[in-house]
Amino acid sequence: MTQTVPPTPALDTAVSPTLRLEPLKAACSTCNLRELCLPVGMSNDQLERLDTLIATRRTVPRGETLFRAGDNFLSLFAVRTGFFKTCVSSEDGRDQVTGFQMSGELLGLDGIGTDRHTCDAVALEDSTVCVIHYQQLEHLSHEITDLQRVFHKIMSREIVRDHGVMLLLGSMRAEERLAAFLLNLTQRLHMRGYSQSAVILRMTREEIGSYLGLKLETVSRTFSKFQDEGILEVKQRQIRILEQDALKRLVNSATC
Amino acid sequence: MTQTVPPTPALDTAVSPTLRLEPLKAACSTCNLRELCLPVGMSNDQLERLDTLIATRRTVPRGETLFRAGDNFLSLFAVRTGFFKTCVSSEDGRDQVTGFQMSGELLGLDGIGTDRHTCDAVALEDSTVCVIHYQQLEHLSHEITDLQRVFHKIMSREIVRDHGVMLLLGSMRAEERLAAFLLNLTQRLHMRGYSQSAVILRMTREEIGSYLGLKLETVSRTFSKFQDEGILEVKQRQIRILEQDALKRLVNSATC
DNA sequence: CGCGAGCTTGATGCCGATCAATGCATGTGG
DNA sequence: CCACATGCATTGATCGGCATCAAGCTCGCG
Repeated sequence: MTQTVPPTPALDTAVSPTLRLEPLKAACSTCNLRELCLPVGMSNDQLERLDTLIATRRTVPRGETLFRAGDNFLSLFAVRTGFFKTCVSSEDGRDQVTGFQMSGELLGLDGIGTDRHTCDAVALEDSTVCVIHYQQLEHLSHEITDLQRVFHKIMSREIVRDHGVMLLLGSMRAEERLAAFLLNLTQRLHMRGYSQSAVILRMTREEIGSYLGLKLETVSRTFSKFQDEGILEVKQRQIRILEQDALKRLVNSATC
Repeated sequence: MTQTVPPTPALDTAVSPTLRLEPLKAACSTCNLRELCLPVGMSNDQLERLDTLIATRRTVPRGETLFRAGDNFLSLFAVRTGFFKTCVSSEDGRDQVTGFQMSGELLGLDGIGTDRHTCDAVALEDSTVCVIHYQQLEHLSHEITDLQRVFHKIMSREIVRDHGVMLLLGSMRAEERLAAFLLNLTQRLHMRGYSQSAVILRMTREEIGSYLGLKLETVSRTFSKFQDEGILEVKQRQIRILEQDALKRLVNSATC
């Protein structure tokens, strides 16, 4: 049915009894994403200094772009609520979804290299992000060793993730790609307290297809096939995973 | 015919014929790759401090691995001479070449996130690398702002590069992929002083195919097709580009 | 209620995979 | 020096998975 609400603070240790109604002021120290986001593993002291970094929040209505390829790069963005896609496009207009981002994940790392964004970030539902002024982040990570360490890890993991997508695009067949996609998505949602078996997709078949290097019809057919085989229950964008093991087998087994 | 020697001849390092016990002293400050590698844009002062970072050099004979997925991560490696491939593999044995690295390029960024390497790095010809102890790099980039900045840029560019590969794997056809590959390769070689039109491939058809998400036969056929069309001259691994514009047109034009 | 965006499903065709044979360069041992 | 093995590349024939083209279908929304 509808996506179950996350068991809110899976991680509220002590310090959070303050009032819930923060205006536009963002604060890592009271954020319940702090175990998923930039602040992982920081002390309270460090968290308070991190708070100075997160100047503002910004809301991005569904369908709007947070930034576009070519935009000046000034800030990173941490997804607070909502859901994004990032996509690159070639000169001739082909485009490729390079990722889907959910709460606690960082957007904009692509811009650091050239001081310009190289992809578009589009909200797939009404979303809010924390704005992280990049120069301040660099400055602060100069002072806080742990921040530097975490930030490097985040970038490195993004590279590793990209390699995984390359493997998927380069060597998997349609069913394997979709299975891998669903497992990845639900695993990440699960970390955020959502059900491991019920998902509401935030993206269209076409966007999934673009990410997986398939056409939307192939995505649709593969969903139907999984449903026929009793692996999934598919109702438009509502997906229920009935046989997680079957998906895992698909991903891990060679060309059967 | 044969690949022309770069104008600034490979460094004067007479490769020691002695055993590999004692480390060769490496030094960024006298390295002629310093405009391509980690030291870009550093002052002489900073370069000297960088020298303290590069503890050792290491030679990697053709076919040997520099590191493997699962290895403990301790160091990054800067390619000094030679040529590498990196590849990831899935549990069922499929593997995917994720990149080819030449002089001045960094290897090992994937290991930062989890303190373990996630891919194999294999020398495709006899190579030498500078060993960059990662903790020391983190420490030093704490002190040298410029080093931190450059390092972040390098990681970011790697992410952007990966996105480009995703676009290629997700939406291009065989000819476009090979054309993009050749243009990228020659462009990088050109930056290093080699000819823009004559390349000697360091990798097999199979490795190219793995990188591009194609089978080796398809790579071979596509080379032959380009040759028939007068775009390339192909003699095994010796490639001469006769019509660079034709390649560019292939990459930039939609499904003609 | 009807429109339209997004999804499903079918029919057909093509690109690249697969299977298989041959060619070519390099190396090794007799 | 040749005979042979080996690894890599080329080329042909055939096959299959996914793209493409083309209808319908569903559901949310003005």
